[in-house]
Amino acid sequence: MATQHNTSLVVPKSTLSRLPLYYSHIRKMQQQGEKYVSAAAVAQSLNLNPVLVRKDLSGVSSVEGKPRAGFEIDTLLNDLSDFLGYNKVDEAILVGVGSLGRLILTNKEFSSMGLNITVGFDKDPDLHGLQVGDKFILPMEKMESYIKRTGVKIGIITVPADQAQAVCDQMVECGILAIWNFAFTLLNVPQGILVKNENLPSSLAVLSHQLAKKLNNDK
Amino acid sequence: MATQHNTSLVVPKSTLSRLPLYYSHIRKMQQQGEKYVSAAAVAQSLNLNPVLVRKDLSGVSSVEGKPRAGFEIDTLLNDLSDFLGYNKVDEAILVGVGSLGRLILTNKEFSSMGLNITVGFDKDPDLHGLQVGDKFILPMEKMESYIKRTGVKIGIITVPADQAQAVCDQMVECGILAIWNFAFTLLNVPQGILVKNENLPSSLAVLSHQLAKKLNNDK
DNA sequence: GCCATACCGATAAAAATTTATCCATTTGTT
DNA sequence: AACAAATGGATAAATTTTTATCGGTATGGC
Repeated sequence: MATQHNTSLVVPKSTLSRLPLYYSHIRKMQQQGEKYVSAAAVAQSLNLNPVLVRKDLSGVSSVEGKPRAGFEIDTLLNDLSDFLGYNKVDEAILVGVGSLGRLILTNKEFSSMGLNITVGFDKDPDLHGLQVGDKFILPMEKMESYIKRTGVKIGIITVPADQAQAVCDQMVECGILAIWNFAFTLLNVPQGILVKNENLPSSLAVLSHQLAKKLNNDK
Repeated sequence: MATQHNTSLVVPKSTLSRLPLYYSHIRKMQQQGEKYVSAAAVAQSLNLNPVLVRKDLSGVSSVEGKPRAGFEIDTLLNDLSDFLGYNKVDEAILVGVGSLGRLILTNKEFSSMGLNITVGFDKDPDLHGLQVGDKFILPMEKMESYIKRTGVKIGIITVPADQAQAVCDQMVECGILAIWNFAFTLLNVPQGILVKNENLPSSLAVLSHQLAKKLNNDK
């Protein structure tokens, strides 16, 4: 039997998070006129372990790389797009049109990554009916009917931490399956609901603690 | 020999990234008048494995938790603050005063986490001399002298991806030791320089791929 | 004062992730 | 045509992170 490729192999989350970087790097090479790319070359450019990149790529590529040449860029980019879902469009709603919410709502790059944020919700009546970029802002009361009518599956939470759980509950209630949480709090969700937390304090903690340790060691 | 506590044990990065969540949760309990908290209780509230929380906490607490009661909240919060560096203030500079940069520059919460962003740099002359919040915006040319004069060690990069590496090189050149990178690109840095990447496309990839898989399995 | 309980600490086991090695294959060169 | 070099694939080892288990101890009820 031929080796299986691209057939629902289990790809670890850590791999998944590296794929967008590979994609954008290889995309750049394509634009520079390159035709082939090797895992080793990607690894070197991105400062990663070659074996790691090789393994990651072999998990998503539909064809084997050719020894001595590497992967055909066009094919590989296509496979990456497929795998990352850049080719199809997921719709999403966003709740909490503060400064962060506004930033996300107006960011055009998400659409090239297969995410189309269709509408924002906020409890502030002053915002209702306004447009941010080209997205309308609706009152919270409309969320339920909106989700149920459109069948949207992804919700983005950009409200303050103390309101996040309530928003989350409401989303789940209405049928949202995946939540991208920018509030600094862990959400309680029923089994089967996906949550991805975006967590600046955590990142900062890691960085500043490592720095402190480093300064301590060096002295 | 007595068991060592809080003595430069190796705390994994994953633990480090959970500590701020523990901190904010336990802080809330303190404000509600609680005196003691158990690892098990934290675990339940945050939906984490009890053993994991117990291990994390025992790594940072200066005292042993008491059976049946748990940890004294005041002491534990203090230890967490110490460990996370919330008690001392790190200064930082930010480069790239676009919408994201502005958001970070004006966010007041960082100061309670021990990060004081003192100034922003941008290449746009229209911004020079302006204030965002209470932070001045200076031209890029001033960066070198600023870093060298103040000895600031942390740099935040919020420029577009194609300019990030150049900014990074410049920072490192001037003596920055830790970089918080919000640009969607991996940075090449010399050995010993710390980099923490904040990477929305990666997060999105993880979330949307998991969702796709889920929808696929359910049907 | 005694006992059951809840909780911690430590050690061990398991799972996930990264890194190392070996081998086969294709390509470019001579 | 033969050979050297570069590359991916597969398997195995090492590392990191999470989860499970066991024994001990302080606490509160009786």
